[in-house]
Amino acid sequence: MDIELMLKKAVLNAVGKLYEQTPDEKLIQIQKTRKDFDGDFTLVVFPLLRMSKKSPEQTASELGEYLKDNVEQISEFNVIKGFLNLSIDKSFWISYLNTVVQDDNYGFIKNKENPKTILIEYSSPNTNKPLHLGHIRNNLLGYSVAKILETQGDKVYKVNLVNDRGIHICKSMLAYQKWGKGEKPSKEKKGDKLVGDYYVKFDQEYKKEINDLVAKGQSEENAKKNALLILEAQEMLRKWESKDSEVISLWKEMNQWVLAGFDVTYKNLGVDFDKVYFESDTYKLGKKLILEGLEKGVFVKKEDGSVWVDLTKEGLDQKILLRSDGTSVYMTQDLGTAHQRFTDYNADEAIYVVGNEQNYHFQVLKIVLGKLGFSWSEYLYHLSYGMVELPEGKMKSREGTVVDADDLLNEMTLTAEEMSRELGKLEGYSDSEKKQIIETIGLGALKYFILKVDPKKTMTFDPKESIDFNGNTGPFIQYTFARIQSIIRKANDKGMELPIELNSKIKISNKELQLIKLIYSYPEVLKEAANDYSPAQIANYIFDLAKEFNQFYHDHPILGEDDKSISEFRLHLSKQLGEIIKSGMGLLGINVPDRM
RNA sequence: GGUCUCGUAGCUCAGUUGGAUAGAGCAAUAGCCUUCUAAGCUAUGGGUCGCAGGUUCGAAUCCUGCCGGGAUCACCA
Repeated sequence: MDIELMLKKAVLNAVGKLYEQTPDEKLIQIQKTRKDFDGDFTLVVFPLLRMSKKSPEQTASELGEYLKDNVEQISEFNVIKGFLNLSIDKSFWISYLNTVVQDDNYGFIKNKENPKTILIEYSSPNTNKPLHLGHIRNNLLGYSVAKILETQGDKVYKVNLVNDRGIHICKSMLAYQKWGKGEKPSKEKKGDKLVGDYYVKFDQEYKKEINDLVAKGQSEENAKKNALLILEAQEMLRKWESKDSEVISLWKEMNQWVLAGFDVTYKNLGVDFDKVYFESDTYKLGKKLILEGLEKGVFVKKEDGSVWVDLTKEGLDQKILLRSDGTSVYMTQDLGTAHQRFTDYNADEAIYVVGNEQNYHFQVLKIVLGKLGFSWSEYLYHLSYGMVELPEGKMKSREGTVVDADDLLNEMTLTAEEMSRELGKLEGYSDSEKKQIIETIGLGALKYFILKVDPKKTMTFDPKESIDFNGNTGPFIQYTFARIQSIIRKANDKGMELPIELNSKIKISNKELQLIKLIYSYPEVLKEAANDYSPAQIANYIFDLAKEFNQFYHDHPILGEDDKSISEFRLHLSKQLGEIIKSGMGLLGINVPDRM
């Protein structure tokens, strides 16, 4: 039973009885009472003054009296200005905890009647360089949002679209061909790093050549176009497109190297996909759609043969859809893949986890699909996240300020190890146990650090100041979980058993009440997080929960409590909080250790 | 320049469809380990919620203008 809904109805009733009017349901605002006031739920009476025609205080008091007399669960009330604070009987909360304890996947929606099919695309790497910090945010977000959406009972498919073709790919291939000397990926240098190095090499040599040409009197613009290297790269792309066997085999080999390298990073990050698409397979899609649109008169063809869409009515510019030589651009492909996906999966919704630098692109994509008459275009959602910046600004690969994903993951583990050693936490564990705990903590610190901030906001990351392990961090929450598990282990050792039914007559403290109320909000938090595609909301909630638990833990003995009913209650409460921490962290893709 | 977006404590961030005295963490200072893990707990200091108007019982939140940061506006992806 939903207590808030019940209260709402009761208030509706009360207003009817007292003032002989039926207010619009929207006027009845029930919210959780703020911490510093007494009560559990608060009715804001201001909107009801029009009906009562009395002062806020008087209206609140009258409603309070009525509700206390007529609603069984309401035990007390108090009035502060126009706020009516209602206290729910503590036995209600205890029995609420009882039902939660018996629910295996508390907060998750099970057996939804008409589950939606949702596609979520994330990661979308280029196969010419290794993954960096920006990709980490993307991957963590995509993975976490997929899990969060699943809690609402829908079917979610995670897909990755690998950008494995184009001029940038040819650049690293060309550099490898020229200067690679047959180098192969090794333990020291995995494939994505190797290919990335040649991409950088290309850029360096290309710049040299430009400088030479400029020195010989060419304008910079011309030099960029005329440099032999870029011409060769373009030639290579043409060969690739005409399936030249030599180019294709090099391309295949190098792509395999990179993809194998990515797999290692993905595995370490703990993300995965249900399906991987390759742009080399899909880049020709979409042309048909453009031609159909052209026939319908939705698009226009210019004299040189290029096809455009006019979006000036929508407040945007004109956008090219097909080049004058008839080849596809990025937009063409995306139109094609969107169409293919909705058809393949019969999807109800498609989410693209892509940086906010592509806001314009997705705006156009959506409009164009709408113009083509696809009703599903409105269920295409661009989950636009902010860039990760360094203290000195944006990461720039050219200036070598990119934070490499693998390096960062390694560093996190090292820091976790150092930290654990300093605190003397690792004594008595086997090497494999140690390793596992350290990795869990290091990775948890990084993931939590990134996911706790609102996805759409630009965030700052300072590589010099290592990520914290105290305060609002992953390890803090993991530690809280480990503490709880330790209590449970001790309780088991003592042979303590959890009763099936808690004694609802026991006295509980405010802190305990607060904790039950936090548990009560979990399903709501999940729903909100799913609606907003925001892991951050779960992260902040779990932090709150852990913080409150630690305060409770500090001044409430659990196993040492003499009163058996109270001890059992506290154990139950702790165990349930542990479950929620595990569940919530799981939704962020973060594991929690039983000890640390 | 057009469009979008952000601006909250020294730093990193929270702040529900407009609600009560704007909150955490880090950093600083002072305390708490013979009792369930001190990666913890307690206390203190720190704010013109970018600025100025407006809407109303009530604005960090909504509207307008301005200031400042970022993104984007390619026959690149």
